[in-house]
Amino acid sequence: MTTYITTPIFYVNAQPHLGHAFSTIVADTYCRYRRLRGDVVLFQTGTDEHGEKIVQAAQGAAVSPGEYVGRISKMFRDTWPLLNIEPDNFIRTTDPVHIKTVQNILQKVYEQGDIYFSEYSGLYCKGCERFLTEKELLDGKCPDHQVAPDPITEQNYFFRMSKYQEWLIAHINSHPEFITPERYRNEVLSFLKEPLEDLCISRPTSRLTWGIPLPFDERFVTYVWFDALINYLTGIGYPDGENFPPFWAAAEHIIAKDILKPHAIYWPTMLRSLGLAPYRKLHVHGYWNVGETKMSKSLGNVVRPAEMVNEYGADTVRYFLLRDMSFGLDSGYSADAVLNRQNSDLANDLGNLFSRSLTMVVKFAQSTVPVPGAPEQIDLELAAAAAAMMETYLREMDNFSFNRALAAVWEVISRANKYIVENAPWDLAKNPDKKERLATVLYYLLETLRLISLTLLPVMPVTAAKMRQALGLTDTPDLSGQISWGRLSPANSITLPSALFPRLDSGKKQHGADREQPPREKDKNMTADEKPDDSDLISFDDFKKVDLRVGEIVAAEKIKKSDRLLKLTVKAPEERTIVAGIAEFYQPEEVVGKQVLIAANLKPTKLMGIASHGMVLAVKDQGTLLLSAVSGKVTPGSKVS
RNA sequence: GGCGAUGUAGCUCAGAUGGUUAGAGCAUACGGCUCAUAUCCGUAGUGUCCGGGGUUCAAUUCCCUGCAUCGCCA
Repeated sequence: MTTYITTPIFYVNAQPHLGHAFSTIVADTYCRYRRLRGDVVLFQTGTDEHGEKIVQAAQGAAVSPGEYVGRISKMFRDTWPLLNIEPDNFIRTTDPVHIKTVQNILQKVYEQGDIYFSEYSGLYCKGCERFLTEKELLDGKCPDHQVAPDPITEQNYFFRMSKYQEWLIAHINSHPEFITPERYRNEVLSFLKEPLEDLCISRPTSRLTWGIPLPFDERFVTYVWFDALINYLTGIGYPDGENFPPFWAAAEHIIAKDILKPHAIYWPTMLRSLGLAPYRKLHVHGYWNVGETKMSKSLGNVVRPAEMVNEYGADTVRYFLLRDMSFGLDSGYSADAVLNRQNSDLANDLGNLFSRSLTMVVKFAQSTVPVPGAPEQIDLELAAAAAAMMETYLREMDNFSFNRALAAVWEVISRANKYIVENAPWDLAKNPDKKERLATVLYYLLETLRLISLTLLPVMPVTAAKMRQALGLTDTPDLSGQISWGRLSPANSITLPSALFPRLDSGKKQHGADREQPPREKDKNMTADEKPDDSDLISFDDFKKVDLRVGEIVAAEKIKKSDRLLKLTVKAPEERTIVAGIAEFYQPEEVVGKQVLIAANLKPTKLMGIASHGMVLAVKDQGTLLLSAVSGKVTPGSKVS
């Protein structure tokens, strides 16, 4: 079988965040899973780089659109390896091959009469990049952007989307798995009950030049969505590539719910017009909410993937996101939730099971997979539980119900921990008569761990590989022949690795520690004057509040009208702007590339009208100033402690 | 305004075509074990299953209505 799995191409008006990471982790996990089941898989992600918002963002950063999209696109490309995400193809809508494909498609659709020229007048909101209806306005203003839209009359090209409405409804009805989960399918069907309007697919160059020129009218560029969706075809060699037919027939798209309409309505009708079959499946997931609200830049609660990896490691991040979200629904993200999964599921349950099992093989079986004797009822139960796990796991992975697939694995982990207590191998080891029984118990444990490691390979590739290595497994893993019981060869040599997962201190435990040492009554009643003279000492907890990191300066410029301030762009590990008072001592060009210490969690403040997110640490001595640094090159964003 | 979804233990959620003691994980308390990452195993709980009304021998589950939250559409 063949599978073609895609993430959305991400719009480069913002840096990668948790939502982008989730879509891409899902795609990578599914990709690895399908490969283990024997499929030929192509996994594509990339960046969407045209449109008005990009021009605005580039202006805000005082660089050309081309330079801007190059920088942000690279940040996406650089983020995925940190999470052990390995796409086969990273596409950019500014790639020449994509531009050519889009123009070919436009020409084709135009020639066959599905694109027409027409006049349109209405109220245009720049922020939304679209015309608004009167009813949408609040007090005459765009509800999203709080500005009054401009009345515009414009000529534009339109795609005859309405022509394919009936076909689309019929297709969705006859293909229950076309859009999943079902709630989104229903949402689309409900939307399609109303007559569809044709889709405006051009923007006049008088208003926007950062786009793909229409091949049949140079006065216009292509609307970003029409441009962007086509990436799914470009990446597999449409129209003539030999990979195109098999991969397109197997296409599955992963998206978040905010871009349902373009994918569920524009895109299938575009494909229909092109004479292509629609994609096979659209998998729609929900949002990660952070602290009761949606993630939003203005609220400052954006979670950065690279920071999560620094904090917890790639496997934990992947496991947490897949385990905690029910695919399709929204979920809440919090550091406590991650710590909870890390400590309970990963360290205590899985890590400890692994550790105790292998240790016993090392101690009681000379580090070798023992030859099992005749199984007893309790052994057969464990094997049956593992078989049931595998069945559920495969079914739920196919359904994109990753949380359920993982829950099934953890049931067996739990069962195996119980099996150890029930059989008490340490007692068996004391009795020479029980040698065969001990061998059987240890073998059943190792075999269960082998099956668990197979299921974890797509989700936590590093940990699963570590497990397999420790079990002495050297063959290429698969989720077909190897899922049956008893494939672990006796006499395999077992090596005990370091702990799979560390236990982390949770915020709660720190609070608990505080409670154990309530302030003494005396302290409470003391006035400031009576306090012992330790007022300039801070506790370790106070110190820990400061998020000190190494940041790498990637760009620097002078701030007009200021002799002292430089505006720095610092990577730590995400890019941020920091205004630093070092202009009297450093030229912008000499600080670029330098690594410096920064205080990363200062409240943002505005200096000369520029928001500064953090502070660069430096030393003043005898009229000179030197930037701080560590004694060697490190990964930007590394914590200082 | 229209359509739809959701509301279950402190937290996150599962569940029943209506039928005896409503579940899981985490958190909490107590007990056990010692192979193990102060881990593991066992026990103990607590719930007007959102409010109100109706159908029924019987509703948390079905129907109506109200409230709250969310989504889509206008």
